[in-house]
Amino acid sequence: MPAEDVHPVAPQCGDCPIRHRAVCARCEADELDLLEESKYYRSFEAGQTVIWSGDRMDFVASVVSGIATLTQTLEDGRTQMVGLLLPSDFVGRPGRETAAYNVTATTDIVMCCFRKKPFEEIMLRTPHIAQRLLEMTLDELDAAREWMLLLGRKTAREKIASLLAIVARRDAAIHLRYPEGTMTFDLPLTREAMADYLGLTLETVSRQISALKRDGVIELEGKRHVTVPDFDRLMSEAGDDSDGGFLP
Amino acid sequence: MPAEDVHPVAPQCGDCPIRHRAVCARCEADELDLLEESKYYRSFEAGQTVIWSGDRMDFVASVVSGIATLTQTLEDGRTQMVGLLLPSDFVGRPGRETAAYNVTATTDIVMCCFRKKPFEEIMLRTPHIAQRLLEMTLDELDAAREWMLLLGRKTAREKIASLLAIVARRDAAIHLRYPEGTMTFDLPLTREAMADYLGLTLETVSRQISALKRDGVIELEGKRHVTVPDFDRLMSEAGDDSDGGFLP
DNA sequence: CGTTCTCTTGAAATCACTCAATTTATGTGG
DNA sequence: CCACATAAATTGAGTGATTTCAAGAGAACG
Repeated sequence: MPAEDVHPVAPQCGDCPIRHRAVCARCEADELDLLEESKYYRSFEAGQTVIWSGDRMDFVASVVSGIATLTQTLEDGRTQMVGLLLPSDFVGRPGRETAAYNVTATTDIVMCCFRKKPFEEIMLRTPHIAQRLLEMTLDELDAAREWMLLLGRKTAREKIASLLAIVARRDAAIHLRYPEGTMTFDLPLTREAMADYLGLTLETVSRQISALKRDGVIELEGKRHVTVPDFDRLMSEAGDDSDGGFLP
Repeated sequence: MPAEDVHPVAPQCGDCPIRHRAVCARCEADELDLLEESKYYRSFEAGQTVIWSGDRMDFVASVVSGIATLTQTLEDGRTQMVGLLLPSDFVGRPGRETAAYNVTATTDIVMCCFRKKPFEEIMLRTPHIAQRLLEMTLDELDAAREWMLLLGRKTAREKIASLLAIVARRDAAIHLRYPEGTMTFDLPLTREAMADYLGLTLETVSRQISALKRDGVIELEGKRHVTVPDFDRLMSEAGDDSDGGFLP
């Protein structure tokens, strides 16, 4: 099997699983037809690099399924995750030639791509796309700023608790539940990826997860399957207000 | 003199100093006329809070002159700056009821405000505004992600050097110079504000500035006036590539 | 069954923080 | 103009959280 597959079957936009949340969410049928013409699917295997920072990038894309990360690095190799791409999230910037971040598939991933030029032209003619993209970008900016508070001011324990709370909430949202009481979910990230997300070393991540387990804040089954007996307790460990914002 | 003045003289948009960089940058004359109708100026004194996180916010605004900060805080008072508002920057989010951050004037500041409802309606009809706002938001997102790398992975010394480099570059851009060789500028922030920006304590900021001075990376005249004898040296202290991005 | 990758745990070192005292700059009222 | 108060910044000593370096356990895979 090839590591990167350029032409998996691309379904009709009408049948697309991310149709109602992606950059095309507000498009009318005729607007979808325009997009349909210049779209193509690409898939990547877990661990593969989708694009390197600085490389020429002549497409933009929506994540259809799977998870990818955006990371930045310093010369000496220190790396910081700066974004997490989930299904329906958008990659790339209209009007920019080169990629600003490394994009890496952490699971097998399928992306719905549009060549940049045609996409930019379509965007000029269909305000619905630009409107939705603005909305998504503003949401990302809010998320980035929440993350900055975490990186700059939270302790290692609070960082871990915050990440667990984010994943728990997102999982609840997917299953249309309200985040409270006992919650169970799988961590979609390795310890190393968690460390890159949180600005910690992987050893510290491991230690703090052990500590939260020892203190009864979480229970573990294997390395990845987490049970949170009391979501409010987790939230207070995260240092946030219990009324904290939602990331649906 | 009142601390907050609701009706200073608002000049015609055509004479506006931030006309070519603000959210209205791409507007045609007739589009400006629309904005002109619902705009009003407000000014705040240095140190004043413009708006509290969570408060109802029924306007959006552009900074005309002065500097303000966006900050987030944890319950116990730890605070992290998440944005720095300079002239032409935009505050507020169309389609949102309440403020997501504390906005504080760090110098005397003048803002060009629009009531939210009318602004949203104008935005629907004039794609030029939405286009420009998207562009500005994408720029802010890039800046936030650069900042995340700093917060998560840089040492205290690198953080200080990075901040000095940012201010130096911005100052150079204002004076239409290329950032290189010897540069001189004023710090627009107190040590405490720098600490909130960098995710450090003010004592650490003070110590690292002293260290950079001792090592000849910078020279100080008073507390705020900085000379950088060798910009490349400063850049390498910041841990970035010397080709680092611009924040004009 | 060995190899590899992920994760955990321990011990020592380091970086930044906390607490505390002092200096410098700025402003105010007598 | 001086004395005093206040705010901003510096510096020192000690502590503590996180990293670094190192070793080993557990799971996955050919």
